[in-house]
Order: sequence, then structure tokens, then C-alpha cells
Amino acid sequence: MTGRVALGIDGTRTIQEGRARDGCGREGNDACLQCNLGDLAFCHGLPEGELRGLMSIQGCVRTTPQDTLFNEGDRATYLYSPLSGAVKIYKLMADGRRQITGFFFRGDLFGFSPNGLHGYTAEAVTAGSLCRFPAAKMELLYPDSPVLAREVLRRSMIKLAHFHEHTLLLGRKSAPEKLASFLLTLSQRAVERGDSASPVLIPMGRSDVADYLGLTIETVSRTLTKFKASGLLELPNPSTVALRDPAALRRIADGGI
Amino acid sequence: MTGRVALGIDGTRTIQEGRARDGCGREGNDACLQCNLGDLAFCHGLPEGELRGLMSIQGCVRTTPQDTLFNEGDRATYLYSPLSGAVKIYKLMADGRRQITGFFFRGDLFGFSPNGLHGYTAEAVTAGSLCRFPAAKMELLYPDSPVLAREVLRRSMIKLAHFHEHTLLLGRKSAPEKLASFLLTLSQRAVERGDSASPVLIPMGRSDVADYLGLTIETVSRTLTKFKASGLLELPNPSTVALRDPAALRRIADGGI
DNA sequence: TCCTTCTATTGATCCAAATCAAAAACAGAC
DNA sequence: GTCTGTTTTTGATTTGGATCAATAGAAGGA
Repeated sequence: MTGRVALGIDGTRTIQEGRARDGCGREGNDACLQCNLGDLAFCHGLPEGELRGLMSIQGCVRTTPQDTLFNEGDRATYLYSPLSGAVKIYKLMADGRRQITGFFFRGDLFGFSPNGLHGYTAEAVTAGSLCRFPAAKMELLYPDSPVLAREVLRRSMIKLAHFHEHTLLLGRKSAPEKLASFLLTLSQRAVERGDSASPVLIPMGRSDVADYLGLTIETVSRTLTKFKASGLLELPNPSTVALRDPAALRRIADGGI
Repeated sequence: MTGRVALGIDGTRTIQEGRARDGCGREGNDACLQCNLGDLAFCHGLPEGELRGLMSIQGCVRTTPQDTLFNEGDRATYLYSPLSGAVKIYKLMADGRRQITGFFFRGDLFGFSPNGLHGYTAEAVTAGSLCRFPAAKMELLYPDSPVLAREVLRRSMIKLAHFHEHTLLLGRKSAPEKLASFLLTLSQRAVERGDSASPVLIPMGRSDVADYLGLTIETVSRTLTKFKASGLLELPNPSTVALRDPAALRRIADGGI
């Protein structure tokens, strides 16, 4: 654990500040030179000058599970890009209903805000570390960093495309279709990060999966059990899924009879 | 009606090309000088030089209801900004289930794509006209048009914020909560465009509303009838809603008991 | 080791919204 | 005006997933 933390009124930890150590890379100066994201990084391939600008404002935080990175309504101070671990973002209703609107892994980028305030809460799913950039300083870079600006726009368009897909899932798919879609997406994103397609790690608990898919934990559990019984997958433990018949899962995900 | 159209295999019209006439403004050169969007336009407030670049690639199309602007999977040739009328975008499943992922009105901007292909179909809800810009030429403008690039990024972040909100609606809200949210959002967007907050025009049919909210037309109709019976609103005709108690609708929308 | 706590699974019952079905309202066309 | 097709509303019934409830695993601590 690194960085000072404070306990919120509900006892959850909130990151105050992070000092870079070991795996997190050093801050500023040469931090980016030690980054191990490779071409996953949104800053990969930036021209020398643009990278220097980014590097000069780069910072780093580490998380342990359930750390809060920021709350809905907070000033949108930073953009984040996980180096390791997983983060979830969610919105809450007054009575406690929760909708998780995204999971972020190694190489992803999040924290965008159109109005200077975060519209959702961000919380660590696992231990990990995140590269971060002051949003205000980032904005100042864009006019002289066309490649960076273009990549940030591209990332936000990718996220928009994800939302279109997820909106279809939430509005029109059945529970089995939702779960099949979710598992395949997790698997595909793992591949994009260079991890294996098939024993897929599900770093989040059932309740996170349920709140992401608009279901309850019971329905998530029952549906996975049914998939297992049909030979579509194996569950050596609750957080590991071996996809035994990805093609069949694909058909289910797409609503193919 | 303007522009050449072709009939698709299903008999729906598809816009091939649009030539500007009357209300649509002329193409190129001075087209933007005749634009009546004012500060609603994403290009409002651009410096002289940036505006000239945009104007040189600007075009215009007119629509009649149900015209298809583009289909899911089409090359993402243009960005669109409605001058009048309304447009819906949606995704379809193989068995015909449909999820509308957005409605666009005067001043909005849509057609973004991260990969050169549209991830959804766009179809006119009403007659109207749209300003449009070749996406490829638009991209070429960004490096030398920092204000434009920044505004396009801001628009895409606004859209992301809408999606976070809509994801909560689809995943966790009840039918009355969905309808109340929808009506209030329509009303608020009308105000932003300079229209009245209360008799709100609902330009789309019940089936579009249902497919946007993840409901059926019967549930939409029943819920509106119940709102009417509770004195929350009046429905002089199916496409006009007078909000009689917006505060109560707000409480319902937010899940307040 | 056992105990406690948390998470996941399984079972029984219920209900909000879907589906099936019909009537009513509306918009054009003539 | 009437006729025709479409959209909206209302009614009856069904059902997928939620809720309520209990059990079974895992993980951590003493």
C-alpha cells in the first residue's frame, strides 16, 4: 500500500494522494519511459514533444480493493489509466440501487467529464496501480498536441461504441443473453490486453456483475450454473471461467434461437 | 422534398444525396452564414479561419419521416447536425428486437465512429434538414482547428454523460421511473433549444419511446395513462404532453418513494 | 485447529412488465 | 362525409426475473 488514505464516513478508504514506488513507476520526468503498457497506452506512439508534455504532468496512484478514486459530484481533477488491476465506475440512486456503467483494465482510459464534475463514482475492484493526469493541464496540452488530442477523441468514441452495445444489452437482452455477452466481452478484452481468451479471470464479484448487467446476484449465479450444466463453460472457482463452447455462447449472446 | 432517394428492399427510403434548397441553406461558401442554429451549433464561436475550413466541407440533407440516413455497418462517411426535425439511432438484433440508443434534435451532433463504420442505424423521426460534414475531411481539420477539435471532444463527452444516465435508467429503473425521466429529459432539452418546457412535443411514436426505454408500447401507454389519472400530466393528443406537476415527476424519476 | 464473516449457490414464492387479444382513436385517401 | 389502415389505449393472462429464505463454500483471524 502506498499513499495516504482517509476513512470515509462509511468506513471505505478514499485515496488522498499517491506517491510512486516500485511497480507504479516514478512520477514525472522519466516515469513514462518505465511504463510497461506498450501499445496499450493511449500515449503510445506520441511524437517526442507531445510525450514530454504528458510526462511532465503524469502521476500515479495505487489501490487496494474498494478504494474510492473519486465520487459522483467530485471535481473532475484527473484522467486515469490503469497499469494493473481493475476499476469499476457506477451511479447510485437515493434508495441504494446501483448501476455499474463500466469496468476498466490495464491500458483503458477514464475520468472524462464535459462539465468539470464526475458523473459517477470510481472504485477499485482489485489491488493495482493507475497512471493519472490532471484534467485541466491535459486540456492545455491539446492545442499543441494534435496526436494526443486525436487519440483522446478516439478513445472517447470507442467508449461511445461500447455504450451503444451495452444499451442494447440492458434494454433488450434476456438474462442468458446478457451473461453470454458479458463473458465474451471479458474474454475479448483479455485477449486485447495480451491475456488468454479462455480461462478468463472475473475479478469482480457476483454483485458487481449483477449491477453491471441490470440483474440480481441470484440470477447471475443461476444463469452461470445453467451454462455450466449445458457444458458451455466450467467454473473451477467463482472468479475463473473456462469457455468450453464460445461459438454457442456467441449465438446465445446475439439472440440466435 | 429534396435530394435523390432510392427505395431499399424493404421499401424504406434511403437518402443518396442532398442538394440544398430553401430552408436547408446553401452548400459550401456562405452556407454557415445563413445557419439559424445560433449558439446551439457546435461550430458557434469558432475563430474565422476554423469556420472557413468547416464551411468549405459543409453539406446539407433533408428528410421525410422514416428516411434512413445510414445503416449499421455502413462506412461512416458523414457527421450530422440537425437544423430542424428529429432523428433516432438504433441497433437491431437478428430476431428484430430493437434498441433505440438516442434521439437527436436541432443543434445536436451525431455520427461519430471510432473505426470508420457506423455501429447503429440512423433514421428520421420527422421531416427536417441536417447539416453534414464528411468525417474524413473533418479529421483533417482538427490539427489546425484546436477550438473545433476541443468542441467535438466536448460534445462526445456530453454524449458519454448521457449514456451513463441512460444506462442507470435501463438497468435499474422501473417503468414509471423510466417514463418520468424520459419526459423530464425531453422537456429539459426543449428548453435548451429555446422551446417551451411544458407543453412538450413528443415527435416519436409509442413504439420509439418503448424501444428507447426498454419497455413495450403497452407499458408506455398504460404508464402515461396512470400519470394522467394522477394529475401529473395531460395528454391533449398522443404527441403532446403538458407537465402538470414536474416536481412530482422528478421525485418519481429519481426513485424517491 | 475452529470460529466468524463474507460470498456464492440453490430453493420457493411473488410480482412488474411482457404477451396475447380486442377495442378505440386517429389520419389519410377518396 | 365514409372507408381503410395505422396507432394508441385498454383488458386478460402469462412469465422471466426479483424477492425472500436458507444452505454451502471460501477466506481470514485467533
